[in-house]
Parts: sequence; C-alpha cells; structure tokens
Amino acid sequence: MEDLTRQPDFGYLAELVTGRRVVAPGTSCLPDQSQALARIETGIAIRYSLLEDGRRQIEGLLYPGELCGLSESLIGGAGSYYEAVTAVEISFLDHADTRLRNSPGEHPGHHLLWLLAREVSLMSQWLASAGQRNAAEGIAWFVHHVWQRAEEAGMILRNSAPFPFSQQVVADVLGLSLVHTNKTLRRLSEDGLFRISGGRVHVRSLAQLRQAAAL
Amino acid sequence: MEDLTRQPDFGYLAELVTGRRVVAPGTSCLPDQSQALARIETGIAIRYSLLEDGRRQIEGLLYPGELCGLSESLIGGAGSYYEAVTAVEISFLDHADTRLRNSPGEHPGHHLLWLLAREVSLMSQWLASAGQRNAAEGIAWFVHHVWQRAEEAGMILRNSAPFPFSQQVVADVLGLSLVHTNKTLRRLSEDGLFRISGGRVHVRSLAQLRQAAAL
DNA sequence: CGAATGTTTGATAGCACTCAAGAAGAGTGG
DNA sequence: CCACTCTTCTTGAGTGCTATCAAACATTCG
Repeated sequence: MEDLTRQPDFGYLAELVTGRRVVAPGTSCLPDQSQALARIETGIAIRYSLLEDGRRQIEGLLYPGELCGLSESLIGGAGSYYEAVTAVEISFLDHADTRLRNSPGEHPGHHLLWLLAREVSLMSQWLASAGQRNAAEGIAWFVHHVWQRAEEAGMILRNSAPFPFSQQVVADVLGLSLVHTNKTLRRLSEDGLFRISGGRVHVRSLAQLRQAAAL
Repeated sequence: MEDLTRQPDFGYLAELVTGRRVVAPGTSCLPDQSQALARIETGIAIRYSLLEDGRRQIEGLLYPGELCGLSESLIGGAGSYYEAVTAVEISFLDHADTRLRNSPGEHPGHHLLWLLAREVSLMSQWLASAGQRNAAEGIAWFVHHVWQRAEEAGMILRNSAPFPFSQQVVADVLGLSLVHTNKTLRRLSEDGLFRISGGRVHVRSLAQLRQAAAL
C-alpha cells in the first residue's frame, strides 16, 4: 500500500501562478476579491477572525509554502483574514484552474488534501491551547510551536528561530489580555525558558519548554 | 465558471463501505487501528484531544454524513479521539481505496476537500469561542451552533433540536469548569434564552441567542 | 526630534476555578 | 415495583488567576 501521509511535492504549482507581490507587515495577504488564493513564498503571516465587537482570534501561522484562502475558496462564505507579520512575498494562484486540484505524483490531487488535513491538525493544537492551557502553559506552547514551524521551514539559525510576533499577537492567539501576556511572558523569560530579542527567540531546552507547555 | 462551494454528492461512498456497526454512547467510533476511517450514518459524536494530564478539549461535533479519522488518514500521526454521544451507526470505509479520493461529479475528488474545508471553517468558530468568548457568550454560542448543525442535518422537530450533551461536554468545548458551566447554563436558561430537557433544546429566539453569543 | 507602536509596571476588580456535598435522574437487578 | 448504584446536575463558600485601568518607558521610523 502506498503511503498517503508523506508531504506531497509542491513543484507543479509554479505553472499556476498568475502574479506576484510583496506585502508589507500589517497588511492583508489577499488584497482583493479576485485574487482569492495566494501562496506564501517568503515571510510569515497570520490567519485570524474577528467577533462583532472587534475581539480578534488568531487561528494559525503561515510559513512559506502555505496557502491563504484555501478553505474559503472551497466552501465559500466569509472566512478568515490573512495578514502579513513580516514582509511577505506571495504568488497569486487561479483558484478556478482545475490543475490546482489535480496535483501530479503517485497520489493525484493529494496536495490540497494534505494541506487542509495539516491545517485541521494544527488547529486542534491551537484549540487545546486556547481552551485548556493557562497563561504560562499557553505561552510556552506557543514558543514551542513557533520553534517547530521554523524548524520545518528550515528557518532555524544559530539556535534561534524567527519570532516577529508582538505580544498583542501572542495574546490574541491564546485569548489573554495584553497585560497578562506581558507579565507571564516576562516571567517565563526570566525563568530562563527562552529569550526573545531582535525578532528572534532563543530556546534553552526544547524538552523543558515542552514540559512547561504541558505537552 | 463552475461553483466549487456547493456541497458535493455523497452517494458514491456507498460502494466503499467495508462494514457497519452500532457504537454505544461513550465509546469510540474507531474501535481498532485497521478501521481508521468511518462515516457517521445516524447519531451524534464528538471529536476531542487530551493533554498529558488528562484535560480534554472537544474540537468538534459529528453529525450524519461526516467522517471520523479523515485528517488522520491523510497526514498520519496521533490525531483526535472520536466518541459517540448518542448511539451511533457507523460505516467503515477503506481509506486505502483510491476511489475515496476520486468522488464523481463535475468536480472529481471534491468531496474530501469539501469536508476538510468545512472542518477548518467550523474549527475557526470553536477557536473564537474557546479563546475570546466569556462563559455566557460561549454557552449561547454553543447552543446556537448545535441548533445550526441540527438544522443542516434535518434534525429540528417541533422547534427543538437534539441536545444529548452533558454539561461536562459543554465545559470541555469551551474550556470552562463544570461548576461554572452549570451555573452559567442555568442562568441563561432562567433568562429564557433556551430550555433544555429530555435531551433536546428549545430555543425562544435565534436572533436573541446570536446576540447573547456576540455573533 | 516628534509620532507611533510596542513593552513594562502597579493597583484594583471580577470572572472563573477549586473544594465539598447534596439532590436529581437514569439504569440495573432483585 | 422497589432498592441500589452510577452518572449527572445543583448549590454554597472561598480562592485565585486573569482582566481592566492608568501611566510610564522603550523602540522604531520618518
């Protein structure tokens, strides 16, 4: 039996690109309606939703290779917002092109399935963090998560990972107030769990971090 | 251009069924490793994950027509637990059968994509509830959500929807303690927002519910 | 060098948690 | 039909984690 669980090859997407653009930090990765599907080429973005009164829940991070607007293009409806955190290079894809859903390889059409299944898997972890972990556990988990994502994306350098997230972002990931996030982050940092500076995070011991995160 | 956002036809799945079974409340919908993919035929189930110390986060509800184990079968790894809430009839599907990923229709292979995209969309809402809403808002949201799901599944009867969920389940959806869930649920009920009895929930006004949920 | 954004700190209030125990309901077997 | 058990629901008291308010400090950037 073939292995369904391996990461598929993404190369075929190059043929489907309809445009490119660099998005500045703090702005949308899907600038207009017609460009409803974009691929992150470099940089880091967030996906979030808003309640009526303005509260923001961040639902996920996007690293190079991931798609903005995928689930929205498949089921329609409002969906989430996608916003660049660093400068982000994006490629626009034609979501109506049938080749998009027919990736080549031993499992035709497996690419989008894989991306979506991974998104579900990641959201499970976010949900557990927002719902079950307290402030300290949640922040430790988030740092650990950022580390893992950076590792997969090959962005670890000299024992540090990119950490371009403001404390407000961390707060909106975990559903905490900014003030409490600050105090907890600071305490964990003083405890030597990690050190954040210059947009990067240095981790002493991943195992220690995992433990603090109740992982 | 064709419409990608419409719910696909599920009929073709009948050919892929490898077995059937009735699962009792409180037991797993995926009884063994080899049967890693199952479709809910009747009844209601939950999907959840556990932290190391036993805390449980419920990630979603499963109504008839939805699949247990889908994202796990695509990316491998630990994944979630699937547990029946009512008595549940399930059909086992062969997740290695390539026909599964080649649903017929004007958009071949669209079925699983649609299911996964919908799951992402639903999880966004859960995340916002666990992360941003307070106890009263969260419970109002959950009742509203259960109503919507029942409506889609055609399970509304005499202005009431099935509500087979214990307060412990509600607590684990929202990340609240059982005691606080009970007190808040009771208060909202006394305020006339809804009435739960006999495993069903009656809703006075959906608009009122939406407002209480900050939707 | 302002202006804007992001970080830090202290004080106070409140929502939600924990502990503890009783009441109510559902299911079981005699 | 009635004990018995188990699960679920309910209630009260006390604690504490987290939110809110307010303001100062640091940093970035034009």
